[in-house]
Amino acid sequence: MPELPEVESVRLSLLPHLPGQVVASVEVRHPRVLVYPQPEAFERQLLGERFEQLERRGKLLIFRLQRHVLMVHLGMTGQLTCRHPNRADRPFQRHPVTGLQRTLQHPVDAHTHISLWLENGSALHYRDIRKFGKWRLYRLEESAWQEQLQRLGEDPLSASWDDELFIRQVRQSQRPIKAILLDQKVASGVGNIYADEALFLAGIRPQARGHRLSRARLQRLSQAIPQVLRQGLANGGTSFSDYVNADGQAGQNQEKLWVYGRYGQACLRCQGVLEKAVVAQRTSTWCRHCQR
DNA sequence: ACCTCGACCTGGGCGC
DNA sequence: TGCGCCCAGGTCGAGG
Repeated sequence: MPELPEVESVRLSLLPHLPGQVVASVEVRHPRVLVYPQPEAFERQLLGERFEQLERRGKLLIFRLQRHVLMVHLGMTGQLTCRHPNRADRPFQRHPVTGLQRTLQHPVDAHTHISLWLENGSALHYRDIRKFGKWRLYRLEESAWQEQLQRLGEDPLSASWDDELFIRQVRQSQRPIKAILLDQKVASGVGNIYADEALFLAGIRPQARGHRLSRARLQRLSQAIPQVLRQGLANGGTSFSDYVNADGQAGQNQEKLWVYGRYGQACLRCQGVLEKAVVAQRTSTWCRHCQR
């Protein structure tokens, strides 16, 4: 599901609800895979903690608490939503045409693995159908959480996103450009959707090898990356089935995509048929005419 | 250093 | 209606 624009949309929609709130109780229903440390310690450490800042780096949400740092990765189908005590719960429902899951706020169901109940009566629910998400709680003084962040490359929406650094990293690799874009050490936050979109805008085919691309073309790509991410964010993220923000709302960006998910359809620029190729073990959609 | 594959999971859509 | 197969916004580790 969630790439940078979706994670950032979640962050922004959590901001009015979370900072200042204190954790009153913690329920971890689906242990192991999801949380670190083990549920007993996880619950004990979170109890009574107060949310302060909420940050993001790439696809990682970083909750700053008084004595801990909580890092959440939404995996493919993670949904982080706020529940208000005065609002009615409605189960998730699939839209018959779009397939989108929608609900303003939901009761705990079989896929709701973690709930944080807050002292003001609201709650933070984590729902994740495929359970690829990760919650990691660290004490502030642990170095492990900073090491996690150091393993991530530059965030394309940060002020320090640097064309020159990006171009250098790409040109010293022989991998296909699509694989380089998906590498979180190069551009943290880019995933399959926005990689395909950026490559289309820059006119580069996904199979092209990094070291063979000219500086001029990579300059275009380096600028296309923040461009597609900003557009995604402006549209509240891309929702195909599961993605919703903290208020349970789906995004609109799926209606604005040039290529992703449009295999077999007409290219919006040249009317040619969009092709599908597997690059770096991921499906890529691209236009043979517009991308060389 | 890079590739490919499989693993981790569940559910929707499709063809038969 | 049902079954089997393929696919999906991600990442990690093993083995070549």
